Amino acid sequence: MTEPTLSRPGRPRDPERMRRVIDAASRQFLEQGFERTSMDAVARESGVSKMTIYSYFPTKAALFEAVIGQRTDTVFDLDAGETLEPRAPAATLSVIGRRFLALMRADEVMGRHRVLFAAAGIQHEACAAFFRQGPEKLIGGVRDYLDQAVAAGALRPHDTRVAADQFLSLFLGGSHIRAMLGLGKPSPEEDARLVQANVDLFMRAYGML
Amino acid sequence: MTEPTLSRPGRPRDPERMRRVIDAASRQFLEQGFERTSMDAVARESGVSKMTIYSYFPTKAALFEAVIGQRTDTVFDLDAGETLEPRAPAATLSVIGRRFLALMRADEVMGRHRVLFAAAGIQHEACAAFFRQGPEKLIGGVRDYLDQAVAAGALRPHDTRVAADQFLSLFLGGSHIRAMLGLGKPSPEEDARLVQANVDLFMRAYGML
DNA sequence: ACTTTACTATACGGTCAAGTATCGTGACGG
DNA sequence: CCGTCACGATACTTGACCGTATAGTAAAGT
Repeated sequence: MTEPTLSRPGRPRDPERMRRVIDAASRQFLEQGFERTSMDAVARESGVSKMTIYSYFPTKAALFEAVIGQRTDTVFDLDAGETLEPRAPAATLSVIGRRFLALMRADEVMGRHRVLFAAAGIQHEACAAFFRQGPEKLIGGVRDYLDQAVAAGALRPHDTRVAADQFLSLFLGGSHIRAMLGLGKPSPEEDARLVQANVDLFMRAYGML
Repeated sequence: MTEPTLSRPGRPRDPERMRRVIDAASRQFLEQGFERTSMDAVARESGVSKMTIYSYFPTKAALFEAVIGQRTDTVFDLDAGETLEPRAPAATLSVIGRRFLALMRADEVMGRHRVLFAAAGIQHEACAAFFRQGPEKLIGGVRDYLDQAVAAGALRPHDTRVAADQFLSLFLGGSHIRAMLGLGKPSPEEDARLVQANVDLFMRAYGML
């Protein structure tokens, strides 16, 4: 095994550089897509020379996969005062819904979806990794919560895997498609109403009484 | 006004050619995306020379828009025996759900979504036209049915615009994302269960009783 | 026949971008 | 201080591809 601080002769690599490259590449790829992003533009925007970039990533596709590998999953990160209380599913699902919506409205996340959809069939590995660590993980998180709520007697027993998928799906309707097409995002008020409507629907179907 | 059979001097245009061009361009654009599709490939696959293509469409983007302009909306086309009966919403929503799912599973439709998402911000007009004639029209169709069902006393009164969006959204969850990423489509049995689960959810929330 | 238009085939110009090669400089270890 | 590696700058090679130009053939009207 190579030591983490393996002292090789010569100048060591500057880890900051790779970060700058991936940052710039993220912006470019997620805004413009794979094909429309040029390595020269990444070099210019990151301030790192193209040769150095190629010393880290042998090809453009490799840089792309490194960008896709970046995760930022904040849906289940809780602020103070917000808890995933199994006994209050309506309130908790509202919190989850708001978080999920905020996630899906982020330019970076929409860009990631766009670029990966466009890469379907071409970048199979990147797509598969994204699905596992994105949608599947989120559905699993919601499912875990639903299981707790059912166990606590706050929700009717049901197939929680299906229900978790359904709950999140409700946020991917017209307003989401509209935003994905670059036709404008809904206002915060509209999104708040959407959360309310979706939680209402869900609670009517799966709530007690 | 020019007569439909305006007899101009010279050889008339062969309408079949344009159809072949759009067919070939559809396959290419919807499979590979805009950037990865070359005009030479369209010419080769359609059997129409590149010069002729450019005599119909001044630019690649124009051909792209012509392809996007093609519609095939079969959700509300009814076979014999299937009706949109306002008094039986569960059965009718199952029919609509099956149709919608069949539509969303079609390679051509998934390709269209992929390529338009990728074109967000670049091909604004094509995106806007698609949204109006695709999602918005479908939601409107479902809404019209829900209005009828509410009027017939078969569904509880509610915001039918929101509910229509919710109903269709339910089909855009994990399995749809998985398919859009090129990771494989669900089996017909899974899709049938999805329709059942979504209709159940919807009827629990909005059904009478 | 003659004109006019549609179409094919092919080659070309120009641009853009991926990846490489070269030279020079800076940083670190021994 | 010297070898080694990291990095910048820049020019270059190579190929793809959009859009056009040219020359010739096919099909229609007059």
